[in-house]
Amino acid sequence: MKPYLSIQEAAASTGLSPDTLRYYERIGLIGAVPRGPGGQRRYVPDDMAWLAFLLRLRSTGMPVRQMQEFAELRRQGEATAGARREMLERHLEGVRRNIRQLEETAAVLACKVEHYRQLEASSIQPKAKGASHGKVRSDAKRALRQRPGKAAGD
Amino acid sequence: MKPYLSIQEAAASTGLSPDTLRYYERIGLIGAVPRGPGGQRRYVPDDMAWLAFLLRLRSTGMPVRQMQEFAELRRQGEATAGARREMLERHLEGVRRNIRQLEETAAVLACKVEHYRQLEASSIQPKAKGASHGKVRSDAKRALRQRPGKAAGD
DNA sequence: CCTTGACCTGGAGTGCGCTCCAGCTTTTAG
DNA sequence: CTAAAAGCTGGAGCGCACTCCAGGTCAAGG
Repeated sequence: MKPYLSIQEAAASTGLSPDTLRYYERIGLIGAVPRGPGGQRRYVPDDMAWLAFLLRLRSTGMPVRQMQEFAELRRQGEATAGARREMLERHLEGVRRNIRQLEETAAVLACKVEHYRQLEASSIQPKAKGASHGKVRSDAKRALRQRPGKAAGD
Repeated sequence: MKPYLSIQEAAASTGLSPDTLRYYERIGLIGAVPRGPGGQRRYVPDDMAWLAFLLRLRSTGMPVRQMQEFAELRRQGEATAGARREMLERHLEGVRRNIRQLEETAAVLACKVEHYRQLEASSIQPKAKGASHGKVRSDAKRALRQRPGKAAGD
């Protein structure tokens, strides 16, 4: 039916606020959204697709500055397709590094959680006989603390 | 030899700036670093371990506010170990969601890169005979553009 | 002893990415 | 026709996570 969306509809469909949509336009992330006779924005499917793409860049951590560059290249037409691809590839590389780093760190944190679990198990049942030997390590560590009242690495 | 680090050494070893170390102390992320006779901070291994942990929280996107809560719990001693573990688990869950989302989005972006590649291939060699048929799609899409000078989704 | 450089504190300033506001025009429901 | 809702513009304000600065103290080398 209606071949365009009002700013509020566009906001609802992207999850951005109308203010943010106007802001993105002001700073050149989206160039010149077509207007109705009274001057209101009319977001056409092209605009929505571009916004969706921008949101993907944003959600993978691209700073606004770079999105502006990308948008500027896009505005310059097909001739810049190569530059845009390269930019995207560099970004993607960074995203993948980021993912790997997150995975590594998450693994370490998971380990910490495990450590907490053991600590809790041994403090909830402090009089376990045979098993306590294996868990003394964390208590030994605790005994090494330098300043009273401060637990080591937990 | 020296059982502690000066603020600059601590900065070098964590990658933070001395200012940021002091800032973290002010806002309670690290509590009361021991001082030398003249009042200078002396970062002991415990502090360094805690800082390393904080940096892991930070690099996985935990806001300072939450790190403060965590630090506060830690200050309250072993009794809060359970709460800390839960907090960590919730955080970890978020991190994992985040990773999955990044992977998905990265895949879409990779797809876009591929699309660019094809676009470039067909525009660098526009007179390819047999192969051109398969690539007309992107040109057809291009022909649909509404506002002159604006490429569809590229 | 004196200089130089590291450190201290409290507070102001910065960059990013929005978000809100005032004051006005346009659209829409009744 | 009117009143309320939605939109517009330019500009100010905000929360976050630092970062910088002024003005003073401390420490180590010559």
